[in-house]
Amino acid sequence: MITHEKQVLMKKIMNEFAKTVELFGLTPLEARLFAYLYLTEDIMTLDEMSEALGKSKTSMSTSIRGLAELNLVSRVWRKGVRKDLYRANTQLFKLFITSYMNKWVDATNHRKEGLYEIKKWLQTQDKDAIHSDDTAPDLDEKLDQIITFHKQVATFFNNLQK
Amino acid sequence: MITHEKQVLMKKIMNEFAKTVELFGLTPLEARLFAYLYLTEDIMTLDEMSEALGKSKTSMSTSIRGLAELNLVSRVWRKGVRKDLYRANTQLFKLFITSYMNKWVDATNHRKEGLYEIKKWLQTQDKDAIHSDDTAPDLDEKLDQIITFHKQVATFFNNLQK
DNA sequence: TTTTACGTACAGTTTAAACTGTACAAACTT
DNA sequence: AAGTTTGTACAGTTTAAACTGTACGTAAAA
Repeated sequence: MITHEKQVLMKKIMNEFAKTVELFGLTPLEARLFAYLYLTEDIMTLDEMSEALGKSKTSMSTSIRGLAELNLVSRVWRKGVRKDLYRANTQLFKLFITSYMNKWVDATNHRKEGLYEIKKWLQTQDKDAIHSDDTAPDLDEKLDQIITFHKQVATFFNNLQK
Repeated sequence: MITHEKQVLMKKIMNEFAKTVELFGLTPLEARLFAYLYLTEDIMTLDEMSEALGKSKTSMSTSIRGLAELNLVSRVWRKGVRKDLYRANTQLFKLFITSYMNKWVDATNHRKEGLYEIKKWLQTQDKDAIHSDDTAPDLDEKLDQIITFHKQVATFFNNLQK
């Protein structure tokens, strides 16, 4: 039997925890859902989550998939049960840091590619048109600086995972 | 004299760079503004920025203040000039990492305080009401786990700055 | 003192993110 | 095979973030 006091407490912790989880780039609902699953330690169906958080089932579906994508929850199999079951994974620190670092590395590497594209395109262009004026900064050089920055960021976050 | 080709190139780099800058928690406009200032190396007034980016002066005012807050741009003084002048700071990596880490440390410490409040409140409550049921998880314990998590995150980001 | 120029507060608008509801395909049940 | 149940696609709505425009306080200029 769950007392009223316990529910109040539960809600307090969930809301506070969820705010931190949001910092890792999760939507408000994803964050609250994870916090809820983590706190209750329950293995739940979409319908139960929907009921528990008072949000639509569609939202539960997309949220839980987002969480699973980040490896923050796991799907659980039980014979005879047709519905999808999920539970929160427990090693908070490792999970969040890892998924977050991956996001950063992916994003910055992606941008770096874009910048290399520009650099390549630049080499096909008429140099005179771009370098002819000596007051404005040399964009070629600036581009290199920015690419270097991206490398640093990617490397930085990459190293953190160890 | 700035050629058309150079402007095109400029815009390409700016847009790509700005996307990365956004990752550090800046608004789209803040990001583009910084990228622009960084690329041109200009010292500009609000009106000039507004003109250059084609956005309102109000936006420039709030954006530049945001950037200054994060120490990504600096105000420049020139005798006889009444308007505010700003330029981008140049050591990209250091600047961005530092401001970002600070944000994280602040945010997580703040949440940690909130969680301690809950813990304190918990101790004033009737223990029986909360612990009476032995099937559901012990929230007291869960709370401690989450607080530990927050400490780890704060410590983690704090250590990165060195 | 009056006038002009500048930055920003604040209310309002636009744009993007988050969330919902219906409706449907796939899989299970009978 | 027909009837249920389940998860999700997709279009639509709501909510929040981003940005604009007017209007005003402050400070320099006349």
